[in-house]
Amino acid sequence: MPKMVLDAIDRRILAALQRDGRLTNVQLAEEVGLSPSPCLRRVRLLEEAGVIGGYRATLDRAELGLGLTVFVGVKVVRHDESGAAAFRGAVRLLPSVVACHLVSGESDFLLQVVVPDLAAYERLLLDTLMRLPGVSDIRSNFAIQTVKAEGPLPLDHL
Amino acid sequence: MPKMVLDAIDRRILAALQRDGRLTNVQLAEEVGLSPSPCLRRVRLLEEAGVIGGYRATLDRAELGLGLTVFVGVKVVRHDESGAAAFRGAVRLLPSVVACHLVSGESDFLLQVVVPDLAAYERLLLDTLMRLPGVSDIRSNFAIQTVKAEGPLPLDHL
DNA sequence: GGATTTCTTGGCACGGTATGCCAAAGATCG
DNA sequence: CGATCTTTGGCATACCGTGCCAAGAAATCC
Repeated sequence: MPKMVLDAIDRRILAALQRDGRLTNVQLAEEVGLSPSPCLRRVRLLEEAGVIGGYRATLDRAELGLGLTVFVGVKVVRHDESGAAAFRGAVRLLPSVVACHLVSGESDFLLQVVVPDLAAYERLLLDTLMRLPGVSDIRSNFAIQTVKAEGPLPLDHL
Repeated sequence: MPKMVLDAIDRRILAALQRDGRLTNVQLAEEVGLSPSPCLRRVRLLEEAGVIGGYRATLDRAELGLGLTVFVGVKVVRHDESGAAAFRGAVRLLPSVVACHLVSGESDFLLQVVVPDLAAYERLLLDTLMRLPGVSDIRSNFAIQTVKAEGPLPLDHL
């Protein structure tokens, strides 16, 4: 994946599509100061280069009855790459786990889990998470309030 | 916000738009087994009810030169509301902080920070994060590998 | 059980949009 | 300064979004 060179117009395009992914190409073109044709071409290039990975509708968790977000720190038994691979594969298959990162620090993995309520989390924790391969310790941090979620990526450094 | 009643077709619509937010209404209609007219109406209703909060392009962090993701645990001096409100307001204005939750457990706030490199994080940490109002302790957990990011919300519980 | 009411669907028409193509303008480099 | 390469803008066509109305299905009520 060769890193693409982005100019000021590309940055404006990305910022606009990050704000509203369903912008019409005509609207987008006007917003970035281009005519529709070259604007659409730039968007296609950004998509093909992988800068734009895709487009997603962002859903409201509360409206969907997903009232509980939990950040779960997981420690695994160390020095076992096959075990860690198994853990990653298992986590990827869990729909309730919307994010998972290998991290430095106290925990080895940091998961973001979304469930309807505490009862659902209890089931997930006891029946699934604690039984994942190689897990030695689990720490649950419940989200009490969301200050900022899924904020746009910063582009000012370009 | 009265919770909207969602049937199987609505669920399919949400799943499809979560997968590809730029789906044409015609494509979407065919995918969920409806003709375009009622399909579009349902999408509009979901938008107005707030179930669909918006549409966003998902960008590739590595391609944008945002190579470093850090999960930052922040402790504040007290849970007194004025201090916490100041902290939240300040965090919301930081572009590098893409997510921030008030959480239970060791830390009070859990932040997700996205920066180009370690030098940028050092500057953010020393010049900004440590000077935020009421901060008493900061713990940085660096993302080493992303197993799953921004996964779709689970809808099977409906 | 049947009729009425209410909600949802599907088709149609029109205005707007996406998209490929070509010429013109601009930038780059020797 | 001139040639080459890149990017832009406009145009034409096919497709799509969107509002409207009638037909169908579902629920309700007597």
